[in-house]
Amino acid sequence: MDQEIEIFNASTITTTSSEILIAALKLFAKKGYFNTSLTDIAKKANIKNTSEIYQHFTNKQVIAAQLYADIFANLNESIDEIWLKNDKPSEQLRGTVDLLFRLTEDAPDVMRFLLNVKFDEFLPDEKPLQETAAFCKIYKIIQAGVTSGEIRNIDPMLGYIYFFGIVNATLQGILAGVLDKKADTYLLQTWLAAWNCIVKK
Amino acid sequence: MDQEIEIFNASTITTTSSEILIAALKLFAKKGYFNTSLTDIAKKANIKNTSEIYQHFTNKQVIAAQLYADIFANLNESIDEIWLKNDKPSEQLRGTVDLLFRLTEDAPDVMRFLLNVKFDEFLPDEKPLQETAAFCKIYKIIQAGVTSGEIRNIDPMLGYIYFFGIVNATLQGILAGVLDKKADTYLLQTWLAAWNCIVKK
DNA sequence: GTCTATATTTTGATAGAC
DNA sequence: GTCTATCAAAATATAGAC
Repeated sequence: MDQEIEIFNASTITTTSSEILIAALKLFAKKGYFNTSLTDIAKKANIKNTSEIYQHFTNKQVIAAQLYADIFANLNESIDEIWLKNDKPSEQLRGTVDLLFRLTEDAPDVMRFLLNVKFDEFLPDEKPLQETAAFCKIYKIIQAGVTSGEIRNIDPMLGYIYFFGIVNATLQGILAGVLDKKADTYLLQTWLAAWNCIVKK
Repeated sequence: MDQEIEIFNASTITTTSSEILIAALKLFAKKGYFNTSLTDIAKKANIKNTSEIYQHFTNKQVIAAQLYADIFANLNESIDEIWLKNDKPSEQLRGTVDLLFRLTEDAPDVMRFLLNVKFDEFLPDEKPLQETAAFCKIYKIIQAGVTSGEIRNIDPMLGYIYFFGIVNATLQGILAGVLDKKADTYLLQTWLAAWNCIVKK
């Protein structure tokens, strides 16, 4: 609640708040929101009993909302940086794919939360994915690619779905262990497959 | 429990059991398993109170397990037919894509259940997707395609992920309303995009 | 075989002592 | 500010009357 925590990188300082968030993230990613009780979270955060959680968060839903906000804010910032450092849509998309593969290796629980958790089932008031700042930026990158001629003449939404359909499915395969090598192993070929789907030839 | 119901096509006879299953399917597809109470199911199935549900199913989980079994059995049969009617992997995959698009239009709740519901969160004892008969057949089709040279030399699992990454993401877009035209509108281009990902050129 | 009533359990949440 | 005790609510599940 207080300050935004650094979920992507392990933060050096750990407050009780951030320990609760990180415990919740791990449990939500592994078992899902509804299979995770406050008792589970307290235990994982090395807190004696659930009462203490209420000193930091008004209820369980707020914990999830905070995670959702933090993760999407971080994602949005990262995409901003990628956008600034690269000019062409192809480079920006490549940078985004690199980011997602890196996160899959370094912060698998964040990626599980992003890819596997159905937010709308317990955060009915949050915006859907297509209205998040992070998504809108990606969408605009694809639009720009179509305009500039780098990407073929396709409905940008369909382009987004094809491109991230491949990327996300691959990451989910890695996270689930169905693809059993390191994420990095699949990066180049998956980028090529996804980009090839939308590139103008 | 008693007899397998016809979920894909609206069945002519409707027993109380099948009405409960269909009500549960709709609710699970719309709100998720944990947001659906037996009270909700009873109401939707036009049953006065929850007690009567226990005349037909031992508990809520068993309702979900029955749906899971019925849907995958049906899917498996359909894929069998496609497999018998077509020789080449390309034709068999095309038939499968046709099937999934048809289901998305004719039985959207079945497809929502298949694509959006995370079974392992409430059916921990069910086999994971990769061990279902339906999946194994698709996997073998892709393997055969690689062997015959129709499909490029790719890990069949990765081929599966690329191909159905595109197909499933598109179907999810249609089901969520993000793609707002009829499923059929997207069929050809999505098939081409997915097939193009794995075809040998 | 359908409905009333109730038991049971879990878990989210609060109050208050120390 | 940490722990004990407890409440409240919701939902699953059962028993038994009619």
